[in-house]
Amino acid sequence: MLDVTPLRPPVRTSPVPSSAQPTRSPSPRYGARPTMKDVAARAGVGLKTVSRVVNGEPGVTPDTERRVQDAITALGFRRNDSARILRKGRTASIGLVLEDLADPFYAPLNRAVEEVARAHGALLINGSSAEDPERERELALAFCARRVDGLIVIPAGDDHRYLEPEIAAGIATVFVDRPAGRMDADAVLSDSFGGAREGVAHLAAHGHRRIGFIGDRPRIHTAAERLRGYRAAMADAGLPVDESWVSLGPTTPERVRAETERMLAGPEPVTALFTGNNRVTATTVRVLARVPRRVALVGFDDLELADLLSPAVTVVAQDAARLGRTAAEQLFRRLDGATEPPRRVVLPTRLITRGSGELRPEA
Amino acid sequence: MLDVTPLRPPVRTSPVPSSAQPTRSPSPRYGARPTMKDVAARAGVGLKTVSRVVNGEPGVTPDTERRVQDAITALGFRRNDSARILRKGRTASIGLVLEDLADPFYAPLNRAVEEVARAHGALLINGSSAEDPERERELALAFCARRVDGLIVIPAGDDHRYLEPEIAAGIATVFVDRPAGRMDADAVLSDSFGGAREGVAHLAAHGHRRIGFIGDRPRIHTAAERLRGYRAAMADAGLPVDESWVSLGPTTPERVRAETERMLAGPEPVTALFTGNNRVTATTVRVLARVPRRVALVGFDDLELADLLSPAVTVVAQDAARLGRTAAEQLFRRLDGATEPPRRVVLPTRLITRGSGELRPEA
DNA sequence: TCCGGATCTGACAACGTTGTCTAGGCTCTA
DNA sequence: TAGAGCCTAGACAACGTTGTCAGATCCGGA
Repeated sequence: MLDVTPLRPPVRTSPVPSSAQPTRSPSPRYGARPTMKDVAARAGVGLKTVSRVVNGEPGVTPDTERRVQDAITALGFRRNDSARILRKGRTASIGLVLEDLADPFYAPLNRAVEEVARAHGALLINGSSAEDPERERELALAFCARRVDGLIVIPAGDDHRYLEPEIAAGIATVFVDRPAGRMDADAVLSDSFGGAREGVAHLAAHGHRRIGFIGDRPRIHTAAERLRGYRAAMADAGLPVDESWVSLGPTTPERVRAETERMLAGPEPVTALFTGNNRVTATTVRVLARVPRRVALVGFDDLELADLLSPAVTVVAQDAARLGRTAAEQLFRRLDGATEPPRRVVLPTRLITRGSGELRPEA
Repeated sequence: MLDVTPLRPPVRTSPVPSSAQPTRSPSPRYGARPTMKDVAARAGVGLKTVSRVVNGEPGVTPDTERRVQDAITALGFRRNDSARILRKGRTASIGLVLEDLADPFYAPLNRAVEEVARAHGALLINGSSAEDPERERELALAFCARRVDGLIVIPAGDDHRYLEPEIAAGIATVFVDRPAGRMDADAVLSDSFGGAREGVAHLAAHGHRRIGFIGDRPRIHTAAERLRGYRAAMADAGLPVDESWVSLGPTTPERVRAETERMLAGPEPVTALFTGNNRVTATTVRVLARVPRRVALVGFDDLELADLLSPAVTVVAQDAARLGRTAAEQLFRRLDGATEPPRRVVLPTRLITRGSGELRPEA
């Protein structure tokens, strides 16, 4: 568990900046911060009056206010939000647990959540689960211990009942990208099923009959949904699915490379591939670039520069920023008091045709 | 300013999960969380004993401990870290101010900082300055008000003296990617000057004499350094610089597109371009893709899929993750008590030749 | 039987802020 | 001029935790 236990004593980076030291007469202990009490003493007013000035509350004469402001500046006072939070019970911060802060798909989602939080005056605490359920849980509960007002979670695990007490205690929670496991809660998702179905149908419409699917591990909801979309599209087109064309598993370059090569080998290779997310697509594109044969490709998730490859990569794009924004807005709606039953929002995907998906099977 | 003022009353997402309600006899107010006091009452022990159990402190008999644990589970108690933080004075959290959480360059840096923080048991609060000095300041000071133990800042502004009182008060601070303005502080940078110089020299070595430079706004330290590297390389190669080949400004696609096209027009167009960061490079690549003439290109920052374009893009790569890791490690070294004078670490860049930089000027 | 010394436990204050409540001074009106 | 009513200001408790310290209990040995 993450813990607040003091890791080490407070230390200031050494050469104390010149301007920071002087004119600190009433500051009691060196290195300690002045408090409202110190400000009050220096200004010759009561504690509460300082609080009023700091928070812009009414009922302070201009003269008094100025005396307090002067003391604040002289002492370099800055309100301690820890104390404020304890007293008020609200932290004006929300927590975001996602899979990987650095992933090009989640980073814009992160940013979108940040923007909404900012618009509501809240700070953002976030962390990467690295697709590890235990780590997701640790992070989410650490955020709860900090008493974030709300929580946005991109699930790594498939059982989120551990959050029920927290939600009951007042921490609003919204799930994004994947639904909560074994409980009912707000969720904002992309239409993985529909998107994959449309992408695969697109390949089928261009004459492909042997279409491969390479996706993430099946316990991940989006991966399962996309596979379902693949199967639906194949069925729609009246195409049989050979199970050797389907591969789910970790999205490491090694595995994806191997699977791609496997599907392209043999007497009856696939003529088209549908890749289940941005990481898989990137690796597959690399493999295909070295293959003499032209293999059609549609990928789930857009990629930067995808339009500049040759052939340019056709993708089923989801709007990561919109996912994040929608989830955050839903969260703040809850925080504002919305009490309707949990709802699931499904955002549409968009097929962007660029060339790789329009290749016809080679004769 | 960001503010903690309660935005709205606490509300739980509506249908209270079934399992969360029952067996809550001594819980005083509904919806309120149990505190150590409640646990103590239920277990029939003193407050401090609960604290000891929760924190794994010694001096509690196994029997007492079990009674407390039972009460904790029954009540669904979770320690309130806000109170703990107030009491202990340390938050076990660090703040990171960067330019844009979603930028493919900063996202890995963000993640690297997170990993180091995690290894030290600290949480990460972060925010995007959007290259706005005022917003950078707001964020940094909001983090300070939360009493983060340390701060990592990617400067947007060029005067960071506003942080001096905070640093003096004990908030360790490390700057990354760009140095602090008007003050002396730890900084971890990439070798922008050397990297740009090497990249431009590479172009010159392939016979280019008219080399353009498109970069970010000149007040941004890295942009200025890279321009300096460009001029140094040109001078090294004995090449004159026509000022129409140099363009600094916002890295919006519109401006970059216009500038690229301008430099390629006229009777004596540039035969090669050096682009100052990932955003500029991406736009320039798009423009060049539509130009019949082959123009050499070296970009600062690596791009995903850069190796798959034709020609593949030669870049001066910086290691964003290493920047973040180094900065975070330096921060925790300070938190551990290191008191040596502020130091500046400069990490090397790496020229990755892929093709676009090796094109020779067209006859 | 009594004492010294562990060992376990709890009362209490403190962290820095904000909400409540009351006191005092002022203005206005009858 | 006295009383009502408003405005400003401050004393005090409370938020939930942890550090300090002293009390209670138990043990073994004299």
